[in-house]
Amino acid sequence: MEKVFYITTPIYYVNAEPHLGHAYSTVVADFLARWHRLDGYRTFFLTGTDEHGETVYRAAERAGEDPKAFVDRVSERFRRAWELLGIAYDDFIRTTEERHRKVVQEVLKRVYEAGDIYYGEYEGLYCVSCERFYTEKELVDGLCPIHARPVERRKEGNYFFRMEKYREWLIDYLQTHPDLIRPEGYRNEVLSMLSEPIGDLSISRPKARVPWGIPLPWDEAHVTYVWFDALLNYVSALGYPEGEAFQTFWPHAWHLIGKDILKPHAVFWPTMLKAAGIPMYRHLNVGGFLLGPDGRKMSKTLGNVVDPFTLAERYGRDAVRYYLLREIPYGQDTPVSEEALRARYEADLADDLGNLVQRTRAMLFRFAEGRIPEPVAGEELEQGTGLAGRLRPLVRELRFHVALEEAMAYVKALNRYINEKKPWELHKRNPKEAQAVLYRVVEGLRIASILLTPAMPGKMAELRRALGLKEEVRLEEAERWGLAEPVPVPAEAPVLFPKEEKGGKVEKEVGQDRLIGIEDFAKVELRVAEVVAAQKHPNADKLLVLRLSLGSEERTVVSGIAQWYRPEDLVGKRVVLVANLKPARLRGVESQGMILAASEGDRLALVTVEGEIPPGALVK
RNA sequence: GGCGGCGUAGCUCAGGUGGUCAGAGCACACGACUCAUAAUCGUGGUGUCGUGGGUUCGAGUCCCACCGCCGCCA
Repeated sequence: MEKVFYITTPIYYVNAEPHLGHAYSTVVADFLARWHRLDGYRTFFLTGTDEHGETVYRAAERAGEDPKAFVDRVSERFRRAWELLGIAYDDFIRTTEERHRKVVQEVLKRVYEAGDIYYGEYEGLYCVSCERFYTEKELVDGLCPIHARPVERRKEGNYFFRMEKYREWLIDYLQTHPDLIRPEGYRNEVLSMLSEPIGDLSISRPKARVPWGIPLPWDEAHVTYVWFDALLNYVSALGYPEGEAFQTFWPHAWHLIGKDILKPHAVFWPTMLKAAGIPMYRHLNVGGFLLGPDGRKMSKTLGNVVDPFTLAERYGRDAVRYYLLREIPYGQDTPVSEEALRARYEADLADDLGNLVQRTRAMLFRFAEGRIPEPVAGEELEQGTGLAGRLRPLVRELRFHVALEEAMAYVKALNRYINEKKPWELHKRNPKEAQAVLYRVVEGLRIASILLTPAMPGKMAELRRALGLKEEVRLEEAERWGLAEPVPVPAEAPVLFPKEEKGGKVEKEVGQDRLIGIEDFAKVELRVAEVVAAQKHPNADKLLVLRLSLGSEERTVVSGIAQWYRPEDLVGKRVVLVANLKPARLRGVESQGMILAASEGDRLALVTVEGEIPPGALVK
């Protein structure tokens, strides 16, 4: 049986710039696509942009642009974003393309002619941003529950899709296909939605109000509702109905979505497919939200937005990809932060993997004349050939973070193996055996690099190059021992995952302009902290080690105030802490922030707060 | 209000169908080593597995109630 894989991301709505949420689902899709290609699947990876609808139309108006020019511009931003993250999609579809419009109209016609679309009137409260009507009860304080903005009372002639008619069928389908929607929690949610009438779906908008959309084939005065339009991208891109790609790939479709668009994909889309006589997709995979470092939903007003493109610039695209895949259990809401990424980068990539490559190369030059030694059996490292088999099901079950953990555990085993065998000693008594050890390590690295290729395609190719290994690989080559050939190792190879020099980068030149904006000041998080304990620094005369309470947490802070304050006098004082300062090690003790003090000449005084204010309070 | 989910070491998390399941990584401490990106390797945890009951010879693992957080629906 031929192995086939079709993976889709949501097509992203072009009313906003690409952000981390978009990046995450796209990275996951790219990982899955690369994994399956590596494993010999005929693979098709689709992403794109969703460009119709009232929200886009208004956004273009606001930008003073023609809608088409507007969507061209924003869509291009997404393309470039994916380039930055090394996304290798097979097709990028835009709903404003002719190939898509034709399919939407074709499907509409079919469903209309089958009698599943009828004309009706609708009156209700409408939120422009959501592109949907709300009932009175759904409103919060009379405002849209999502956008918290006023709704409008509207009465419209619409065409409706007989969605309710397919409800029983869908329930039955979900029951006979328990793995259709994953993780399971979301399946239950859908079943609960379906336990009550879902009603029919309004699928048109009057053209007079929303000119930006695909006209209904039988009534030019209406355009297609944006969801009905957008969902069809998954088949239009494959050339539905006659396209060879459609025949090949559609039965193997895996959709990747965020939980915010569960209903359209789990209810609208299956019933649409059924009505149009198109077979069901294979899996709907639902991802969670990425939260800010504080565990709260990212938002510009909270200032806790993590930007994937800045991170990619700073740490490299592959590091960002690795971090997202390694750290986030798919389907769960997970906080992300630059700190966590940096920790992964340094511990996993630089210290474990990158350094392993480095020491292996160094030893190849010292103990093996700069060549890959002759192949030998692998001893315990030969177990690495079983990893691909272990990882396959994990990947198919969307447990990427476990799969990557397993692969990295093998990298650790390679480091351990070197330490145990000590080639630098071994080569003195038995050069042949030292080379055998090095061969095994190279083989281990070859295997690990293959397993990690879907997550870090660029870096893993670089790794193989650095060791004189073949750059192009297949997954099955990770299941065989002894494929590395005795060739010279390249004399030069850049450090795979460089770490910043100790002490950080040279400080940027202070500009001529000493004035700062409020946004500069806002970067500093000042909080009231109470000293709960204080003692002399064990290794320094001028330093004190303070234990500070912020109410909900405690911090250790090292402060150079020993000449002015005795530890016992500090306890109970409320001081001002720079709470988001990068931790630093001072004479062996980690300081998690700094406290403020004023000084003049040889005098110094701590900044304290006047009046009763609890520890943790923000100072601004 | 109805229905789902989650709550395991300081932190992040693994733990199909109940019996080495009380674990890993990070962080921290000490030690080893020098091939290596101050890297690597080893050793170190008495955690009420949210709380209280129950089923069982035996329960993070099943059942009930409760607490806390979250989601969907109303």
